[in-house]
Parts: sequence; C-alpha cells; structure tokens
Amino acid sequence: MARSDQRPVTVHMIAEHVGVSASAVSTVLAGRHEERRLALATVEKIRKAVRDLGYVPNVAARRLRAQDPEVHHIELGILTSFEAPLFLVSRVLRQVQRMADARTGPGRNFSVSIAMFHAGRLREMAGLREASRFNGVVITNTLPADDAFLATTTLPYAVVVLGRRLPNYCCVLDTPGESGRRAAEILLGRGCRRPVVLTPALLTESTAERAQAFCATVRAQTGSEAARVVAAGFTPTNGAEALRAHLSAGRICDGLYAVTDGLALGAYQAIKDAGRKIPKDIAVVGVGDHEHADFFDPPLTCVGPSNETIVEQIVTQLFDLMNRRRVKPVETLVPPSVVMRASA
Amino acid sequence: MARSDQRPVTVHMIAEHVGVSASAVSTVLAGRHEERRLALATVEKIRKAVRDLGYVPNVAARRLRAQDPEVHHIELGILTSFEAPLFLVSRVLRQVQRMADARTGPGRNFSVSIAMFHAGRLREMAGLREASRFNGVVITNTLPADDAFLATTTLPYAVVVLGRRLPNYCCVLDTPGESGRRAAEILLGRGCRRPVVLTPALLTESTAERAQAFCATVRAQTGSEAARVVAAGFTPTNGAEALRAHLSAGRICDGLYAVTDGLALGAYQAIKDAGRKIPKDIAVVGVGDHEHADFFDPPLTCVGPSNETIVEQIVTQLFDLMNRRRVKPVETLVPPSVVMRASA
DNA sequence: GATTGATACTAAAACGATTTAGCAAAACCC
DNA sequence: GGGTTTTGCTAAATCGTTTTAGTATCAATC
Repeated sequence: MARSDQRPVTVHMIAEHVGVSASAVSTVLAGRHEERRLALATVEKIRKAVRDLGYVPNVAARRLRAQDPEVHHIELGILTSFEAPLFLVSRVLRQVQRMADARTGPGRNFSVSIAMFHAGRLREMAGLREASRFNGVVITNTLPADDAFLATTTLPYAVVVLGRRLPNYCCVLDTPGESGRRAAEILLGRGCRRPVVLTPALLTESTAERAQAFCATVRAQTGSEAARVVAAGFTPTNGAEALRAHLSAGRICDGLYAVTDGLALGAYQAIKDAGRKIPKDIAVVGVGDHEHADFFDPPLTCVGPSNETIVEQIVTQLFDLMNRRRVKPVETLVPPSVVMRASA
Repeated sequence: MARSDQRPVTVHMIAEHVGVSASAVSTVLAGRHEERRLALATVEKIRKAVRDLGYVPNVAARRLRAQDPEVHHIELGILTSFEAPLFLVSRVLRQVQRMADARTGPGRNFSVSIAMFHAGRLREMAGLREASRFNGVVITNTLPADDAFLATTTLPYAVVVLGRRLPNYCCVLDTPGESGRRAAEILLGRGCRRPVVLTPALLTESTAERAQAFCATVRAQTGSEAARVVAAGFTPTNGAEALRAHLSAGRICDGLYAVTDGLALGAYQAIKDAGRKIPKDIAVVGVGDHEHADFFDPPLTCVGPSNETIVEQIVTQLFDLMNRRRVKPVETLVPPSVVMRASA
C-alpha cells in the first residue's frame, strides 16, 4: 500500500525491494516463472511487491525491447477536440487506415488512433511538442486559440491541418467563401427574400468564413443584410433554442443556412414547433457534417466539404511529409460539394 | 531513392552511410546542428541520406529516452470496430479521460486514444497480443468472431469488455434480457397487438439478446409471435429498406422495436413514406445509442444502456485491474434506463 | 568422490534514440 | 612558436524492459 509517489516504479526497484534480480521480476511479470522454474515463495514475494509498490509497466520500454527488428511501427494520430462531431473524424480515420494499409508492405505496420483535446486547449495535450508519440498527425476541429498556438509552434513531426489555414503547416481545407456563397445562391435561387444564418457563438475559422461569405453574397444580391442568429453552442439543443427565440420574436425568415448540421437539426425542431413547413415556409441548407443528413425529415440539402477529396489530400500530404518528399508547407483548397435534397 | 526495404532504417545506419557518428545524425534530425556547430556540408550530406534511405523515427525509442523520469506515462485505449457508431465511443472516451484526469496526480499522466479494428477481425489488430502498446483497454462493439477470439486468448494487460460476457475478462453490460422485455412492455402497454422487431443480419451479442427477450415477452403476453424484420446492416438505409419491404408486403404492424437507433432512423422514413403516423399508427422504441434521439421527429423513446453508470463501472474496473486491486474477472450488470419520448 | 542433473537464480546484452562530456585539429593572437 | 579559442566532430552513458547464456548450489548416481 505504501505507494511511493516519487518516481515511477521500475522493475529494478521491485527487484531491489524484494532482494532478487530484475530478470526474476520480469519473468514473473510475463507469467513465465514456471517454465523458468522460479521458486513459488519468490514468485509470491515478487507479486506482493509489484502490488504494494504500484508498478505500472513502461510501454515505451517494452515496445522498444519487444520490437520485431523486421517490422517498423509507424504511429499516426488524428487529433480532434472532444466537442466536435466524431462522424467526420471516423471517416478520416477509416480512410487514413485504408491508405496506410495500402502502403503497408512487409516491414511496415501502421497504427492509427484518435486522440482528443479540449477545444481551445490543444497546447496542453500531453506529448504534443515532443516527437515521441506520433510519426505523423492530422489536426482538426481546432478553435482560434489552438490555431494561434499552432501558428507559433512548429511541431517536430509530420502534421497536416484540416480545415484551417496556417502558414507553417500543410493545410487542407474547403475553398474559402465558396460554401457560404453557394448556400446563399441556393436559398436566393428558390426565391427566399429574408434568409437567416445560424451560427454558434464560438466560431471556428471555417464556420466564421461560411457565415461571412453567406452574408456578403446576400448583401450583394439583395442589397439587404441577412439576419444572424447566434446559438450558445454546437448542439441541436443550442440551435433549437436560438431559432425558437428568433421566430417567436416575430422576425421574418424564409430561408436558413446552418453552419453545422447539428444546428440544422435543432432548427428543424424549432421550425416545426412554430408550425412552419420545410422547405415551403422556410428552406434550410446545412453543410453535410452529419452522418444522417439524408434521414432528416425532410432530408437536408448540404453545401460543404467534399470529404473523399479532402481526406485523400490529407493522407497524401501526410505521407509525403513523413517521407520527406515534401518539406515546404502547402495549402490545398478543395471546392465544396453540393447535395440537393428536399430541404431547399 | 534506393529504399532499403530490408529492415527499418536507424540513425546508426544513416551514420554509417554518411561516414559520421550517430550523434551527428541525431543532432541534425533534432535541428540542433547550428547550436552544435556541425559543418553545413555534413548537415547536407546527412539530410540527403535521411531522405534517400527513407528514415522513419522509432517513437518507442524516442519516448523511452526522452522520458521525464518524474512522469509516468500511462496509455489507455478504447478499441472499437470501424463499423460501430462512434458517438457512444466518444462518450466513453470523454468519461475515461475525465476519470483518468482525476487520478492524475503529480507524476501520472494518462493518454487515452481510440483504436479501431474491422468488425470480426479484432485478432488481426497490430500489437494487440503484446503488452507493449497499452497499459489498459476497453474493448467494445465486437462481433461473435471477435468474442470467440477473446475467449481463447487472455491479453497480457488490463482489459474491460463492454457489452459482452466473456468469462476470462471483466465485463460490463446491460442486464441481459431487460432491454428487450421493457421495450415489449412499453409497446404492449400502449395497446400494440402486432409488434415487430427490426434487427441487422449480423447480430452482436447484445442485439441478439434484445431481440430474443423482446420476442419472448411478446409471446408470453399475447400468445403470438412478434415478426422479425432483418436489415442488411446497421445503417438507416438498411433499416429503411427492410421495413419498407415489410410494410409494402401488406404485413400488419402497429409497433416497432429497433435494436439500434440507426435502424430506427431508417424505419422512421419507411413509416412516413408509407403514410403511417408515429406513434398513432406505429409506435417506435429504440435503444438510445444515437446522439440525437431527442431530435428525431417525433423524439425517439428509448430503452437502453444507462451510459453514465456503465462508463463509471468500466473505468473503475480498468483502474482496479491496472493497480492489481482486482485479479479475478467479474461481470457487472447494469439495468437499462428508460427515456419516454413521443414515439411510444 | 567425481559426474550428472535438477533447481533457482543472476549478469549482461540488446532494442534505437539523445545528450553530455570531451577530444583533436585548425585558426587566431601576441 | 607557445597559448588560447573556435570549429567540428565522437564515445559512452542512459532510458526500462526482456532474454540469452551462464553460474552456483544441492541431490542423486555410478
């Protein structure tokens, strides 16, 4: 029980504590004491010490030692915020895994994992600054605070940033302004005169840009300003509350652009509760970041990132960086794709 | 360009290739050649060799060496299949992270990540059998093939299995049969006479059990069999297709139990397309594994795992295993929670 | 009483990278 | 031309674990 909270307990410390060699301890830990004929009494003493001292294996050391010399382990990570929808992330992961598998010859072995940080606090993520956790990462769903941090730090391994522009990294993102513009055109094209844009209070770079381009296009084509409805957060509940308040205040609204599909889903509820029909009374356009946009009722028309293209770009660049075939950062812009469904 | 595809390239190999010491190579790799005054010509030669030989750093070695001796890195993983909905996984991860953070004293540092496997092919996951990747894992969303593999292998680190019973592991799961029974009671209680259960073709242990208990309860209370509608997979599209076929074949149906919410979402579409009303014509019960069940139209009544309780159990057991406070596997059953919404 | 065979352990090398301390040669200074 | 400084590099230790080869002790055998 006397947990020594000073330094991590090592095999050596246990060995010393018991009065045997490190080899003996390791043997017991691996459960090979029978085949190596350790005395039962010794085994028990070691087991007790392992428990009492609170031993936790050092996986880095184990890995280094255990490594098959023919196989190269390559660690890829997808870094995303807790707050973001994981659906897109899992698509990225799937694709990264697929493309990595395709490059997995004999002697190459990729493992891909997702690691999460609290939005705005990427800098606090353990081991981020050291090159000792990942061979390469994709970073996404950052907030401005995270972007600012990244802009001032160049991480010492392969990094591709998804959905942001940062001069010191390879970035892959939606062509700026296109999404917002196309969304506006769709709504105006249906004859909407009083379009509204629904955004969260904390804007990421992409959401800010979408809203801005949308408003600019509306202004250019109609001469009047689009109303901005601000939700407290990213969730459907936030979206529903914000739009309910807007509608019940009697404001005119015949078209809605939601900068994330989560907000659109909440908006649907508010619109239906207000007795309005989609798209007859209010047409809705989303961005396609929700797995089930096609099963919204009515199905959600989306203007947003063309995910296959984006993910392909990301992975290509990640591997180029890791192979040092690319050294200078580049910015890749992918035009948004439009999926017309029943909501607009 | 001459990539030697024999063994992984090490710093030493580069050093030999160039005719310098490993230290020089390491210095260049870390970008510290200026402060350590390496000749520019040497730096360039090393850089070229690094590129040509296709060097990829060994993160395990870096980690071991770079480790702050005061800090103990603990690696936790959540292992889930690509095919499963990530929403629940991210909840688990969030909670694990929170509880881990709470135990993160000085000198303890947890990193939690998600790793994915192809459903049914868990056994092929790289590094799964070695204790050199994770200190502890939560395994979930397994198929029977995965369960069979796990039942015959005892992984050499802390493992908690979520949603399955396996005698050799700590398991946390819904009380068997309860979900299906409660779902049936809700539908029968509303006066449904011809309830239907919608399942995917490939059943996991939990989905199989839900369907089975549902049918048993219906049989016990009405004397007749509940119809089973089998969808090709887990997606809403699969669910919609399967139920559409069932309804258009003219079969009677006044209540539906979908064993995953994805299927329920598809079912909604099929029901509405057939001109039936939820819940008036057909009442629907789901399981609450979808993030936005509350924003379905109408909101989905759910009977399913009580996630907070489950996750709390998981994490407690995982830490007990890691601390060796528990050595024998236990099975923890958590009763399902019921959330009545408008769909039933 | 030397030989063999278990039994119960240990010493040392190895995994791949980084860093510290230090060495040799060249350049500079008076 | 002796001393000092700068330049450009290397040797060796280290991180924590596992494994291989080997050693010491004791009992049984011939």
